[in-house]
Amino acid sequence: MPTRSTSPGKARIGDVARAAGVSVGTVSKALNGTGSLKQETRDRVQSVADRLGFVADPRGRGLSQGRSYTVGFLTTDSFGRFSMPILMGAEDALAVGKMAVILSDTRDDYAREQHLLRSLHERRVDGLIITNRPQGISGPLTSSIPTVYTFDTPDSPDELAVVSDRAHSITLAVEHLLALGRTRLLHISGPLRARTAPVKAAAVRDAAGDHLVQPSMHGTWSEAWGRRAVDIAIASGVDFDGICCDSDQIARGALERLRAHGRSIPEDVAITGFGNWDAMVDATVPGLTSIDQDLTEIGRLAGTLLLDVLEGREVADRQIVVPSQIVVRGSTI
Amino acid sequence: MPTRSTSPGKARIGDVARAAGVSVGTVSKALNGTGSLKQETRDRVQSVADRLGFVADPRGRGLSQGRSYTVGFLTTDSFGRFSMPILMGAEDALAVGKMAVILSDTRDDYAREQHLLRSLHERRVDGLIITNRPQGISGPLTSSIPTVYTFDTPDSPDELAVVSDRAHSITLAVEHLLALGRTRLLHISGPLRARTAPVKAAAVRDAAGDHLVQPSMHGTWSEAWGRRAVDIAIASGVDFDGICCDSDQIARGALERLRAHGRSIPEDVAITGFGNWDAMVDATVPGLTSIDQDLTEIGRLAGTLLLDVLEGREVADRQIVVPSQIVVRGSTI
DNA sequence: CTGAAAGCGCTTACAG
DNA sequence: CTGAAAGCGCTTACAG
Repeated sequence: MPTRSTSPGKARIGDVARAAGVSVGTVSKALNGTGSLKQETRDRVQSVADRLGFVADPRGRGLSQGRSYTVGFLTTDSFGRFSMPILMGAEDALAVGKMAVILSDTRDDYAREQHLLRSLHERRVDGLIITNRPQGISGPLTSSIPTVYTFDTPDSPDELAVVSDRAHSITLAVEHLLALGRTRLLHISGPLRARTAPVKAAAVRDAAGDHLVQPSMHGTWSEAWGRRAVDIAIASGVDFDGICCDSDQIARGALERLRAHGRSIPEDVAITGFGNWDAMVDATVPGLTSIDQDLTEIGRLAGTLLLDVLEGREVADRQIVVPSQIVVRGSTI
Repeated sequence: MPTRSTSPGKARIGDVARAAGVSVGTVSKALNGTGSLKQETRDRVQSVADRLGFVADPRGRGLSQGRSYTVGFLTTDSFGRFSMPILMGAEDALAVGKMAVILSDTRDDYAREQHLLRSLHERRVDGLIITNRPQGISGPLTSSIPTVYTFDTPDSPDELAVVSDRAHSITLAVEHLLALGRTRLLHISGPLRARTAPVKAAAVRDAAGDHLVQPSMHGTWSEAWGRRAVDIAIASGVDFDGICCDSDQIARGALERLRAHGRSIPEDVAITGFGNWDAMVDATVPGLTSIDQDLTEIGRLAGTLLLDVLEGREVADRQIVVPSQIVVRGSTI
């Protein structure tokens, strides 16, 4: 006959108290490791709680402690390619603090964002993780709640943040191409108005020096732009043996167009992407070398940082930079 | 000078009561539309609550009503391509019931799934939405919580579910090709052991009849398989003028390989994908005709269905089928 | 070292 | 029509 522990969530603290022959206050202290109790009492209560499958209801717990044991996760990226891995990492980290994550997608709509923030506030979330929103979110809604920004560096250095260093990341790609002996590089970037574009362009200039044969080319984040950029470069007659792209989609478009033009990859041209998106990097022939920003780790650290702040622990760095890795595939030998 | 309403979440029900000159019980009744109160009282309390930006704390509310105002969303699809749209739809629907969604990703790991279910149970979620898990989830953990399955039809007809009709969906593609006058069709499918593969294969046979020139070809869900399937078909010397694929990735691989073989799309061969994944359908040249399963609508209906059950409303159908749409692009003229 | 009691923010029978 | 009180499941000063 199975014990009651197969039906968790049914036992109340009173049930444990009765079964252990102590008061509810004692159960609370025993399970939370607070107050002063005989070790024997703690152990006994613990074992009874385990047997009954008791876990404190976060509603009651939260009400008396002024917490909700939930955190809001706000993203603008409805497609989820960037936020999902960050979310997964954050969940992992927050679970150890018994915190649940409430996902809110703004869909890049300001009114919707305000509405969602209000909802999270009404929910009494203990903290907030915000991704893809470097301008920060002002107003009384966020200022009262511990907030960690991720992925993009927030404008203010006072904000808590876990970010990726775009400049350094793209530099990895350039240095890899140079180390391969490529000396005539092209840089195909995203929209000039994108936050990261100028940063990456400057980093490429710095790292490539004279080996960058022409200024960064700006377009959209699409494969179509990658194709067109290659057409433009070839039509202009410029000579190149390496291309560094700002996204995997751009790189894929460029790679395939180069092959259509009869250039072989990587012999004639070595090419790198950015993001290490499996649907792209594994689909091209040859596979695409790309920069992995380790989004899951970014999420994990963001969760840990938030937890530290919520538990009142000392925080060494308010802004953490997570290094990227270059993942080498056939497109660069 | 702004009113206090700019700082929501700070007012307690007692504040409203004091400001309106009534008891907290009366505030509760007024705001919830319960009990019997003079309309004038309701209005006055409401306006005071609005002014103070008061919204009932779900912790207190839930504690006294035996609810948590949260639902768990369980998925196996860590990548998020299928679950994200469903999640978005579910959130939209659940928000009207003031329910928050807690996302849990099993990463296709059974032990992890059990752990997450336990956590959700401890959280006292009011309901569960499960996606990509047709076998259902047994055990005392789910049986006690209202659960809606989505996307895949659950094995048991008693379960609440909002699903897509795969057979009918793929039939849309076949009929489209036939209507175009294509008479020699190929069907490139996913792994034979995938749940949906045999279902789709049978549906294609039924819809294409003699126009299916050879049995369905089974492989993986990748572009690589789409390319290889085309190589195999061409090498075998079979004559075809239309291809129906079970995923957009397969279709993309097939389309590009056909062009490499000198076949023009759609003149020589018309081709359809499945899923309407923007990163694929818009990236090919020409664009890829595909089947859209309307995942967001599936999520929305799942949220509504769960809300109905939780609120004790009458539910007409325990299993709802959401029809797919075919989205025509250049690959089929 | 342990327990009784107050309190967290609500809702809901029950009186009046 | 309205209010006082009990109760939801916890935690935490405070007594003893």
